[in-house]
Amino acid sequence: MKTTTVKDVRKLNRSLILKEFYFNGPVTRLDVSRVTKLSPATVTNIVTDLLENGVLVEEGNVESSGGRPSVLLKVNPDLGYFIGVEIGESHIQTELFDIYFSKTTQYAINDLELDLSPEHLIDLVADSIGQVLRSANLKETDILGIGLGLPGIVDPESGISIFSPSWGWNNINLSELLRRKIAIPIYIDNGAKALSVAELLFGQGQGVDEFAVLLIGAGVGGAIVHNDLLLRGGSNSAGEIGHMTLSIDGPVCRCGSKGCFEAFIGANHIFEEFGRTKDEPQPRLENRELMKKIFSNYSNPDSKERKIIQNSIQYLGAGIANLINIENPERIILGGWLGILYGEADLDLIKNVVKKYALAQSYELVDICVSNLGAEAIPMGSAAMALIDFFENVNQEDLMVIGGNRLKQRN
Amino acid sequence: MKTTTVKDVRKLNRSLILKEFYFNGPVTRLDVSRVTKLSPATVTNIVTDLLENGVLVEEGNVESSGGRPSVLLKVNPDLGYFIGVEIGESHIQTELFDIYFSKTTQYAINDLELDLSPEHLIDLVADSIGQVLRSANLKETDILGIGLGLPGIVDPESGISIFSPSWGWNNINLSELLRRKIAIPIYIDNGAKALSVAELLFGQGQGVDEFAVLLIGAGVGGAIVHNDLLLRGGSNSAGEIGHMTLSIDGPVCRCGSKGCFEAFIGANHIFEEFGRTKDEPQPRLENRELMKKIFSNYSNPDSKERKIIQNSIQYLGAGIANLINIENPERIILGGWLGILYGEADLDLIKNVVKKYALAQSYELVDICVSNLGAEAIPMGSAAMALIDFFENVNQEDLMVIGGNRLKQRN
DNA sequence: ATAATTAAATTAAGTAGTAAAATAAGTATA
DNA sequence: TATACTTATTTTACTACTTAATTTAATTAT
Repeated sequence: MKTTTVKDVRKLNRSLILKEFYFNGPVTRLDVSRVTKLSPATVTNIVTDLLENGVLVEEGNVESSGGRPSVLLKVNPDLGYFIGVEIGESHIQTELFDIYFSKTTQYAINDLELDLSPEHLIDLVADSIGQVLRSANLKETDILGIGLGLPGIVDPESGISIFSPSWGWNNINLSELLRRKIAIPIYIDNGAKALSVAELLFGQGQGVDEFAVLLIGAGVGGAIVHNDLLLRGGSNSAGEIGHMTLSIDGPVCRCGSKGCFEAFIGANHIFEEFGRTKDEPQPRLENRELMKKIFSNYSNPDSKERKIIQNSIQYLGAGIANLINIENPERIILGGWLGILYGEADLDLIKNVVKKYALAQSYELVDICVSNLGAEAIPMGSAAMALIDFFENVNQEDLMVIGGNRLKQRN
Repeated sequence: MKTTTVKDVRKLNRSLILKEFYFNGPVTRLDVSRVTKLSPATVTNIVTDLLENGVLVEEGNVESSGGRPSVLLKVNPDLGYFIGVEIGESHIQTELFDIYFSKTTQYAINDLELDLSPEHLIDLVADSIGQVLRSANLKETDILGIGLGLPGIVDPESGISIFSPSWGWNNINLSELLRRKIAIPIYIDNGAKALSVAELLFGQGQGVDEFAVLLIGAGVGGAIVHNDLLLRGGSNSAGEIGHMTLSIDGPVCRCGSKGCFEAFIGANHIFEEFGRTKDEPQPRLENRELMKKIFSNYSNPDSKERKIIQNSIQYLGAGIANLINIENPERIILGGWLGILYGEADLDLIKNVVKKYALAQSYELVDICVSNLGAEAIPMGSAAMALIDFFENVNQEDLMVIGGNRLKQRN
């Protein structure tokens, strides 16, 4: 945000203070003042505002040891709920979160048909949302926002799915399609970018200035976060690391190019290599159970599986090293169901390969780790996009409609 | 910069207004108000300040066609000068710029000895600065700042050369060494990053939100600019694209790793390939004349030179494509003496190779071009680091010492 | 029980932004 | 020449930050 006026400063500081109460609450005004470096006067001023509007509530006092006891405050737990939806190549996972992001209920659709129209997809999403609302006994007005995370290139501003590799769409306004069915603010982004939001707020990205997330599953995606801000590039495709060239004369990728990162480390490659050894028909890309079975043989030193996975890790490490050389991040987070399997199988080997290919100074800084949010972090991250907007835009205007009939839509 | 207080806003707006007068001056207060979106009242307020302190001067009126005639203002051309120093693997190029960055005089040292101590290097730099001061008949107090651009990883905050590939140094505080000899504020950074500053302020990066610069010469470096800010990563090595892996089993690079970008496209590789065909001893890396001769045969369709260069362009294109996939920039600027040769030889071929390896959506957005600042843009960019600091820190405190005895040092 | 001490929260004076009204400095015209 | 019109700049009233001073609400000591 550009801050040229005092009003911009107010908005920024309100958000800063609110985040502090959210993530570290209950805390006192003076605690917040110390952490945010804002003056106690300013904290009092903004807190008064937030209290009047019901965003914060008091929660008892801190025991005094001489002196006026300080009041503990926290974000009002009854403000509302968030819904996050992961749209995968073959499944839809819908989850409901309370204000503090405890998962309250969920609904899954698996084995989506292969050629799905945008309208049909949005019907399924709307149905899923209806399902979780019913099972939690909530109304639309109880939900502060719905986030969607999907494959491909997405423009969050307009709500348009610019390009979907899974279904071959171009320029479909999914946001608009869903808005016609549901009167809740909608947030939409690429799945890897949604995942990075989950990591930033609740996972391994907390407090890390520069990090990148790898989303490895059926396909390979990524996202880069710099000072709490997602890098989007000029047209929202920054971080799309899956089709980086690792071998100029390598095998042809499903994208048409040659020697892509994804072609070496994606589910497709592993299944193909595995299939080749067993002469079975190739399994569906999202077959996580089969993949787990393959990885369970990694510990067997003479297994074919171990050799296949170790070979892929050579490329995984080289790809991570390229990302490290270009971005110089402090942390790389391995996410996605297959990314987590890789990391859990042999993180040390991954690190050693990265070390081989990365600049020494950049390798020294970076910490490579596995996501601790599990394979299901995309719905959480999607919902968290709505939480970020809540932090940034809880201002006088919006506050008046909290709990009422929010018609304001982001897209 | 974090803007939590009204004083931060003032500093930011002062810088915004000053830049507008600098790059578009002479202009009127109202022009600046329109472009910066700041209110006329604020512009008047800040301009009054800058006028009183001699940073701005009036330059006549705009002819009125009814209404009060507006006053034209510009940055005072007599505020001072800047010095930029490029420290290369085998040369030192020192240039003096007036406030508007017209090159006033220069001094070159070529064929540096191969193993140079930091102290000896700084002696040579200080001598060079003395030379340009003498030939322009200026005193140290006439210079607003000195910028140094050098190979390797540099920490601009501390002034330390963290790692120098050319001379094998680690953690040398060059800034401190030079400060002992010269009482002018010193700014220091990696050469590719300095180049990107020149492109941002005076070259092909002007007005472009997301761009990357490739510095191709004896070695290969790079820098990424995002919303007018250089991306540094966690330890100042972001953008160091030269040792990105393009072929996991490729030839060994001088860095020790295998299949590096630099090993395929750097001067070393071209000379090696060329030498192989002629059985001559390998020329020194900085032999620009020989390289120009090689490239001059590119237009000959059957020449060995054309084949060598076209082969390197395959890798150059793949490397640029990787950068594009990760960063999604709007523009890629080819710089450095060898980078300019590549671009002038066959920009169309480069673009076609990039197209082959990049995501279609990212390729569609990006514009690949050749630097128009020439092969000598690093001294300019180095000096421009001081200009940026001038924009950002011309505030009450600093203004009082302009033209006087500035002892304030950045590092 | 009252006074002193301590620490939290609030109020006050100063600075810097905006929007809107007022003023300034011209040209055009009756 | 005087009035109307235009356009640039400045002043005014209001908001939101800071630091410093004050008020508030407890504990501790006499």
